[in-house]
Amino acid sequence: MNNQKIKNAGLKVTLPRLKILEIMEKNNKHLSAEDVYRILMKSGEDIGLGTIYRVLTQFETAGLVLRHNFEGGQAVFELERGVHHDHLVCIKCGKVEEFMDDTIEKCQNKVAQKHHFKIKDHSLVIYGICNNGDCKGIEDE
Amino acid sequence: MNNQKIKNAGLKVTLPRLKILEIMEKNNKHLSAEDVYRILMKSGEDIGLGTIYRVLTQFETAGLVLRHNFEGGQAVFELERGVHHDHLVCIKCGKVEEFMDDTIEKCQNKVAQKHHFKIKDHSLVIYGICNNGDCKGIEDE
DNA sequence: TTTGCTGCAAATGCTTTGCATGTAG
DNA sequence: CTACATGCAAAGCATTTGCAGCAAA
Repeated sequence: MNNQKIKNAGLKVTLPRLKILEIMEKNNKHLSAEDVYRILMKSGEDIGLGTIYRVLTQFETAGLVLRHNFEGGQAVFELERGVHHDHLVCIKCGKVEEFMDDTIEKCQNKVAQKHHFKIKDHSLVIYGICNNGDCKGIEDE
Repeated sequence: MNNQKIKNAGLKVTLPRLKILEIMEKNNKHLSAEDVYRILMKSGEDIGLGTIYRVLTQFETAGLVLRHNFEGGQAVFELERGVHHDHLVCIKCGKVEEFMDDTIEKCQNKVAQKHHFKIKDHSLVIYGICNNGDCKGIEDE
């Protein structure tokens, strides 16, 4: 389990690391470092923001989490589940949804090939206004 | 010409704005604010970095330039030429190429529709290693 | 003249780091 | 006991902003 994941990453098993990994697992959302910080505070844990950044960066290096730089300053992290996907981000409420489209993936490879690029990674984010809950119909600039 | 573009944006025609717009036009590249700053310094102009950020932001608002947040801190700007395209970025040499793929565009719309998102914008960046000049074959992590 | 612009430096927001102390192995 | 972790506060980096002086219209 998590204990093992952390060891495999070559890191010592400590409370902050366990807690953070736990949070990333429970919230199958996309969390910023501050989000994690707030969640930890609420559950009474006293872990510094600096540590959270450090740990999340280590987890990223170890391939345990993914970091995304959507528009608007804060990076967000999600647990790496081994299933590639891209993102839809609501510019009104911040909601993030995931999707995967084989046709798009294939086209990207073709494009890279055509331009003689050896593809390493890609980032596809669709920004829009979602139609769920609070966001429904509320639209302005 | 540029004079008019600036007026149409509701801005006064000043030397800094003219110079910056000129640079964006000459270099059909993707420039960071600092790039613009360096170019201005070299040509003897004495324009503050703050002004460059301010002007580029105003140009962005006016639709004269586009701002991209590729990985790695600095935002880059390019002249808006009215032709939509996405980007290939070389993670070794920083080279940026543009492409446009109708199939991908269409798929994105379908995806947005399926998720009940009213699409406003999207960002597709393919990161890889280009095969041109300095970059050829040079590959490491 | 009036309104808007610029340079400068200080402020900001997110993230990283140095260091002394603490703790897993 | 030793190497690595943590908390804290300070530093870093890209970008924004306040303000007094300047310039376009």
